[in-house]
Amino acid sequence: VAADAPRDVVRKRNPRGQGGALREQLIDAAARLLASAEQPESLTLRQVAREVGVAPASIYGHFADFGALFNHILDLRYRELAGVLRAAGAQASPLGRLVGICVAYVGWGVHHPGEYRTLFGGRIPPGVTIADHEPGVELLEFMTAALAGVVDPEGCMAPEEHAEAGLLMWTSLHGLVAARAEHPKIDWPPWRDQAAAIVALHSANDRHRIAEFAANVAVQ
Amino acid sequence: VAADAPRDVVRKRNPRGQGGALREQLIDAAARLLASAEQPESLTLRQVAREVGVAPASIYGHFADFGALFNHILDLRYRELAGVLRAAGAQASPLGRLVGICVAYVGWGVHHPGEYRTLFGGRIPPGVTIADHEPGVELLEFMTAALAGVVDPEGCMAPEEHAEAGLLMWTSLHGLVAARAEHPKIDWPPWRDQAAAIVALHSANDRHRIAEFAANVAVQ
DNA sequence: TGTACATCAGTGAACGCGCGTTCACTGATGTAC
DNA sequence: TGTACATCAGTGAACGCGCGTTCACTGATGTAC
Repeated sequence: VAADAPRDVVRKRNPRGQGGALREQLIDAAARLLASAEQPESLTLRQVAREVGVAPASIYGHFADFGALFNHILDLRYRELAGVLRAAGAQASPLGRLVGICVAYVGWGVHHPGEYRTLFGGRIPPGVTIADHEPGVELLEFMTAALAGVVDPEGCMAPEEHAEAGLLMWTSLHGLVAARAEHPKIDWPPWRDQAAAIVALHSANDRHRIAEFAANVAVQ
Repeated sequence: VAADAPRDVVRKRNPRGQGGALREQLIDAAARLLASAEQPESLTLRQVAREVGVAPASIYGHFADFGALFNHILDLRYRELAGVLRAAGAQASPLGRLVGICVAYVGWGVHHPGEYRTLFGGRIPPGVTIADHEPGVELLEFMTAALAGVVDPEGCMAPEEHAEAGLLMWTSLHGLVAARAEHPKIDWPPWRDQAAAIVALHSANDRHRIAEFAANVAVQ
């Protein structure tokens, strides 16, 4: 009881026609909590209610259950990441495109550890099932195509070769993000350099040439 | 109450001088539960008690608290992995040594997802703190040295370069194990091939040459 | 213009669950007299 | 040889916690007559 009620700021009930406002507040609060790195464990319904300053039961007026809210914000974050990668990949040269996508991916992961862990690290609240398409399948294809554009510009290789190479590169980038988040005590080199090094290895390009491209990629 | 007592097999109390037997049973049960992939969530004290067929309180006769039991089996698994890597690295050629260590690492991770996730994926029960040295620091050094033995046999490079290269290779191997465990829906190529490909890239060796070495590495 | 009423936005208390931990206890077994 | 007693191995019930979910409710506000 005491744990649920530390709403120092007493929330004002929304005016009549605007019950939907709480829905937005719930989404915002859940997104904020997911983003905050302070909590290594996964999001809970009661945390969200506390953050907004509302009774836990109030959530059911806007979402069928906690899983629905959770899946909703997961979907938002996934779309956000997809947009970031699309923007970063909008470049003329195939190599610029590849580096843009990969560096933006790692940068997003490093700057959004909570979201990344949830989207790609399997850190899901117990009892919740992911409704969505396995997120990242199309994202993986996006990356794979960009890699193929660099290592196989003529289109000589088999699609399976492209897929394997893309998958392998993605696991390495994923490992980079995951390891940095899970082992904060390690004295990590700059993430941009590490991402560039991975891309260089997987695209058989010179590391310093890639690093130049990588330096210009914007993140978030 | 009901959840704690489904001990269909009624355990017999140990005879007088052998109270220590329960300690071993607790360790075994905890190790078994950690290994079982059925439970994606982390180990609990009550699960262990249930598995052994004993009251939850009985654990306190043998361990100060749940964290002590948990750290104990973590330490066992870490030593086990260290032994596996040491054995796999006992080879004449530097390249054989490197491939042995890396392939054994990935193989152990793939075959022990629960243990791997706990040791390297930060999947720790809430409330438990890892007493140990950050596990894997010496393991990382071991891998780093093996990589340096291949890419820098003359010892021309700076130690920091070795460390960076080793760290990067480890993140990629880690990503391989983590991604395979976290995304079981993906149609993964054989883990041995993937591990070989990573090692080939990071050691600037031919992929198929590495694959030959990798084929001979025993796992577990 | 005043009043009854329906609706809306959200509440409060409880449910049952599993968790780690505590504390007083039980009952068998070896040992001392 | 028999009996009192200490010790040992483990128990049973309870504690307080946070969780997702339910259900009957409250109180303000707009609308209809």
